[in-house]
Amino acid sequence: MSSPASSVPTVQRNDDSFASVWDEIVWRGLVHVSTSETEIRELLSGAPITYYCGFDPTAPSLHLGNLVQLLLMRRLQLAGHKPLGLVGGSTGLIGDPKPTAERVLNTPDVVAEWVGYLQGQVSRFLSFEGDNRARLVNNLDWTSPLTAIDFLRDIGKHFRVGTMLKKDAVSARLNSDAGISYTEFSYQILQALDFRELYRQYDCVLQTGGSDQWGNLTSGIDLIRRSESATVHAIGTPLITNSDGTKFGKSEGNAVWLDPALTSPYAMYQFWLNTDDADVIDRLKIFTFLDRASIEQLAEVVASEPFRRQAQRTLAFEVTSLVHGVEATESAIAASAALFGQGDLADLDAGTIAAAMAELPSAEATSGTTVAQALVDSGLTKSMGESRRAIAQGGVYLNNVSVRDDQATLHGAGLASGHAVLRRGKKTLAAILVN
RNA sequence: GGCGAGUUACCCAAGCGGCCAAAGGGAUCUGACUGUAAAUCAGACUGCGUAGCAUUCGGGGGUUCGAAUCCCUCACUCGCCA
Repeated sequence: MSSPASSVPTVQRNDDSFASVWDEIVWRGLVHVSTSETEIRELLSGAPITYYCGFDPTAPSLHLGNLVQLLLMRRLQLAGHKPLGLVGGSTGLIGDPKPTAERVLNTPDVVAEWVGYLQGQVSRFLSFEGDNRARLVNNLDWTSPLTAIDFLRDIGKHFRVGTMLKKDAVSARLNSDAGISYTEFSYQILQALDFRELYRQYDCVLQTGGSDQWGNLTSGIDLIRRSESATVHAIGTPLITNSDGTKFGKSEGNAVWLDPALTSPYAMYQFWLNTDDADVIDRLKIFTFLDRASIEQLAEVVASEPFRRQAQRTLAFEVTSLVHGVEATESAIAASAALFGQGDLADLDAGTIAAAMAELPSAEATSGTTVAQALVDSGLTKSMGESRRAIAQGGVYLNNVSVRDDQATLHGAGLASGHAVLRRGKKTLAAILVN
């Protein structure tokens, strides 16, 4: 397999061929909805403004969906503006209404712990140097001292229930069997309060977020207009979708996390490498700092020589480097080359194999263990029945050799490093340490 | 608080006493074709070494030779009326 496009990730900077950062983010497909385009364009072209984006601690890590927001924040920062990274210590305790079902409430301890993790992740994508250094805030700081009476009198009075009911997130739930609790119904007020607080404390005049957050973004704008008589703005990014209709950001049905302990650099690299031709250019625009000329050039290569998958390789290298660093990415590439290479696995030296194996989910076994059992132990299948079915369908490989007998064992399967490579289908792999 | 409707596998959704481990669609997985792509075609999709057995149709209890299907009860959701 050929080497990646480059061994140094693209420098983080905006493309000066655009008249303004607004034009660039529009070209990159980052704007789905917004308040007045002309006003935002003017605002972003002028003196530095303060803007914010919030992340709720609903899991111990951010995922690829959040990365869209982080990179938008970074692009605005590169244009000289001042980012506020908000982690929702209070909103995470309440729960943003999902379209399908009520959220399970996590304990305050757990939420507080996750806040810490998310702050660490958010800070890795922003710069904390210079005049427009990033600042981290936690909405628990101003929400927690608020009493129920103050909340209802000072904040609640500004909200009309009719307006609140019309928000997509709320009306979708009202029309579903799940219904909606008062708790989640109140969420939009809390988020509005955040915007107003940041407006007061930091003169924050722009909020960014996913377009599914649009209702919450406008709640804040309305509150600030009513209580502060000021006009502020919001940008809603599009929901990233795959052209084949499946959900973006899922691998094997699981979210692709930014935390390497939850999604390995190798798994993330593979995720991007497997991007559809139809989607890869859009992904480059959103998830990399490649300039317009470079991306347009890659688009031509996708059209003329799709089998080279150069756009996918570039995308995978760039994003994985951005999230995990170049070193981890180089390891992921080396492991990918070893595992998906044309050569016989037995020809690889122990060091190469051991390094590649370290990237994969693993399990231990003895040479007498059946392949079917090893599949279950390594998580490649969920049950013996599923293992047997997979073998019967011809979808199981031991060291790249198809396994046809569901009684087969790992006997003699250990490679130079003592590992055996178990594969299900074309690209789901596991390392088995054969004792 | 009253009345009515509903709760089926990852999602949507049939079934309304035995022929139901539960139709159909989507998602997912595998094979073929490829480029570790898409589309298409084929197969799989509760567990247990097949047959057979075990555990499933919101929870619990009951009727029956036999229940996802009937009855009671609890929980939750939706709607209308207070």
